[in-house]
Amino acid sequence: MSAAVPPTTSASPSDKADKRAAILDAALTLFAERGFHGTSVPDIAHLAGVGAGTIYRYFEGKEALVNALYQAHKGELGQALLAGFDPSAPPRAAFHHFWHSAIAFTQKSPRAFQFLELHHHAPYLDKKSHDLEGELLVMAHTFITAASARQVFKDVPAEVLLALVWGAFRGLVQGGCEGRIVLTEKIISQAEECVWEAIRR
Amino acid sequence: MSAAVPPTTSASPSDKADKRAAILDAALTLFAERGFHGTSVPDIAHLAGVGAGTIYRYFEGKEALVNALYQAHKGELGQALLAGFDPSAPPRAAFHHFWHSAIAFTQKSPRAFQFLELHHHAPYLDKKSHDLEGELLVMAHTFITAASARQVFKDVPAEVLLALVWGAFRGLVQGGCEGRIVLTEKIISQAEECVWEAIRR
DNA sequence: AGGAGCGGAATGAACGTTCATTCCGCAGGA
DNA sequence: TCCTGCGGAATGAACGTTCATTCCGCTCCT
Repeated sequence: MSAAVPPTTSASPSDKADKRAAILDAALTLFAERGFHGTSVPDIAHLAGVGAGTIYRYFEGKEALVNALYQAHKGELGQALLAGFDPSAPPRAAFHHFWHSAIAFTQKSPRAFQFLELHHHAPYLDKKSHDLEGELLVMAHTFITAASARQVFKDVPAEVLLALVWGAFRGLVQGGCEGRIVLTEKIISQAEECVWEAIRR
Repeated sequence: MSAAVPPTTSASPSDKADKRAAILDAALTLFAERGFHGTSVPDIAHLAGVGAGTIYRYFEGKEALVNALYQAHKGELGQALLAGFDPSAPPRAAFHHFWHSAIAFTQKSPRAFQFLELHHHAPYLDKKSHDLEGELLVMAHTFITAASARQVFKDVPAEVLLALVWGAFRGLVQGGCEGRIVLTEKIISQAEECVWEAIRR
């Protein structure tokens, strides 16, 4: 259980926020492990250490919960990738920054990454969730196209380069999550170099 | 709907096999689209054009059905990758053969590919299903290690190269399935070259 | 006429969700 | 300071629905 009854007699200032956070955290864990349809609301409540009905005080329903999770963590991922990104930097440096930002995100919240990858394009995600995904794609596409114009990358459509890079990244991280690969600094750098060579002219 | 009542008055020679195949085909479509827990048995029966009870004449239950699907198509994928594969061929040629075999498989049965990728490591898959997955991994690992010994690939652990290559491949094919990428011969070859450059020394 | 194979209604378990009730921290009277 | 009464958050048993699975009457083939 997450919290084994917090009997701090005196009330807490953020009791409400704590409970909402506990629910989100439990849902993240279970959705990432078993998927949306494989997770029951009572299971989430149990792991969060709250009653089943309490979840409906914070979220309209199971779908609203999964959308709140998706939007929160997709937003975080977007911020993580964007923070400190300089499109005018040399492409190799920009790629290095992207690679390490993305790895840092997956190390800090592996469950969030697994959750996001597992729930791509799911029909229970609402328009706002799908739009967030679209935004990220457009930004990446814009960057690649701009760099391609400077003859930095191979003469291959931007969508293809994007698919290869993100796919390889996912493969690496999934390997790490499943224990097939130990993601040392060295291996992360080696993989970065591999992927860079895949796309550089 | 798959078959809107086949009232071919005269019986068919392989009626039994047809029905089993219809069930497998419907299940493949729905499991690939909505996942295991997102698909109901009556839905499968409806799409297959059979009664719900009929499914239980051919399979012990929903889990047995998903395992039969997984084993059948994972086996097909293994055969497709192995057929005509020559480990003693020049590594670049062997990679070319792998790449086109894998692409051919995903073109021939995209639903099977989506299904297999969606159901990786699922807890409802039995030991035999998981062992099949392991076999493929070991074979790939063996090949990469052998080629690495000949200094063909970058000096990077075989698991990492495998994760990057298969990840990039998945990314490309998923992009194709989702309509983001049109998989022309040219693009397939370009992507092949990209991924080869990622791993070649 | 007989029997195997099939369909779909029947079944109990489990689901998401609701709601009558309980619980708890605090304001205000003594 | 202590007790009482109040308001809203939390609860979990209960609800209607849907699920996987079972079962039985019917159909068709021999």
